[in-house]
Amino acid sequence: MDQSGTKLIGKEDLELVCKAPTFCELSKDEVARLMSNATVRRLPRNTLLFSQGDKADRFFMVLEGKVKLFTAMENGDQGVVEVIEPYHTFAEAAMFASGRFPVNAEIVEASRLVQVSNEPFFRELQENPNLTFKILATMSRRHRRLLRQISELKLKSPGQRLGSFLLSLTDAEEGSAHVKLPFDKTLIASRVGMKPESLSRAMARLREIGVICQRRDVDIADIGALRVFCGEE
Amino acid sequence: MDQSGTKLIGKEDLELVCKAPTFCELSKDEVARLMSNATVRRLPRNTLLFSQGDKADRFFMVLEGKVKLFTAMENGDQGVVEVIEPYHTFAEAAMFASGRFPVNAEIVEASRLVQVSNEPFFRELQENPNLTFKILATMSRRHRRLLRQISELKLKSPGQRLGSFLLSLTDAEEGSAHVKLPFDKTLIASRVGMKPESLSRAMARLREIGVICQRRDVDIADIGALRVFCGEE
DNA sequence: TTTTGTTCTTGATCTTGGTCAAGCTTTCTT
DNA sequence: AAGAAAGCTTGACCAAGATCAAGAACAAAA
Repeated sequence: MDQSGTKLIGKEDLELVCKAPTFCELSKDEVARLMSNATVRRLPRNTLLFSQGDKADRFFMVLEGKVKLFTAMENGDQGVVEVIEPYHTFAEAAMFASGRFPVNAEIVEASRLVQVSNEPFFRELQENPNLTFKILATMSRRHRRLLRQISELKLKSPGQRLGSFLLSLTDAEEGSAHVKLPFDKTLIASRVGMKPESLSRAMARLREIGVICQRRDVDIADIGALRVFCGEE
Repeated sequence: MDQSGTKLIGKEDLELVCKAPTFCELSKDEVARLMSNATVRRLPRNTLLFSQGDKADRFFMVLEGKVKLFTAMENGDQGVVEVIEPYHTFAEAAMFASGRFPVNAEIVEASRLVQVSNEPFFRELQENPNLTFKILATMSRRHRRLLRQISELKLKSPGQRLGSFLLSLTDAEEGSAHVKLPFDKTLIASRVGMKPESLSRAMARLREIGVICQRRDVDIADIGALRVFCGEE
């Protein structure tokens, strides 16, 4: 694996790590110990960070950029399971069972990642119930997201899933809203489980209920109407 | 919640618990402590064990029978996420994040369940890194299963998913095989993400590649052929 | 056995997502 | 600015799942 652009984590980045949901509530000392030999890597777009089956002897946290986790078929089709955004950790779970990554990871947007090795991590875990509970909580939240995704895949149409995805981008509960698509349409298509062509058509169909998409800008005229369309509430 | 048929866990059942993947490697003492106020409940088919959103202050292990975890829509449609079989624990993850169950649980086949409350569990977790690692490993394995399920839902057709499901029922790697469906077709349909009618048709289509299903017995003439059909290898 | 109810299959029709192919836009190179 | 490449949309066609409705096979109960 390419090591250029890799250096030990600095003070400023350590501060950032402390604020991540997985590590907040830990003392600065504890985080520092955990991160004693952690490195920060700058990686350009399209870099393959790891492959399914690789030895999982480390985990990551995104400082800047975006990383997609996906599985692939021989024919090149990809199923994107998750897109990790800044301040979130990923691949912690892999270290506990088989010790192999269950998915591939690729940089979607030029990123800075913190890479933490397993030894200091396990060491700290042994004697710090506080950290343990944070990790359990983080895994549990991710677990919940995956469950939600499975039930959407089984119970909703691709069109409805696209709608739900759009809804997840805004905090607004009713009325109108404007959202910006967080990544390109090909990636969104894979994320909600369809082909790019189908995404186009689904988007066109949404226009009838007041969802207008131009480029990466989406206007939702009536959130309630979209909710109904998606089978929510 | 109905408490009839509930009693403290007995010696024989404690032995069974010790053999479960989540708890093996723990000493008998540790398990006994963990299970100090655990109860065993006998529940008939169709019982709703808990609902999505209920307070998650306990978790379960199946001794006998089967439990399905599912989400439901207003119209009654169900998406079965997992079917838990004997010697497996479930709902541990829910206790760590929101403290609410993220899915519903219903008894599919008359069951005996061990129910463990959270307090002795958390207490033991605080001071027993061994147990902690077992729990992390269990959650990690489940995590992996969910990831696999998501990628199948996104990358394979319902027909291929049915094939993969059948393949998962046998250890055989090649040649022919005979498997018994573990639960009724309606449940299988929901598990692989389709309607019962579609399952019938998908099953009929599989006949062309040597998969014959009568009642709950399935004969697979050529595992390799089925694998190819499913897009595996 | 007969009855009742559930589970499973089949048929007809409709919708919609996949596929292949072409055209269009935007962005990046040079 | 020109050209190339990538991203996005459209159209035509096909395959297959959903739906509605009816019927067959099986199991449980009387």
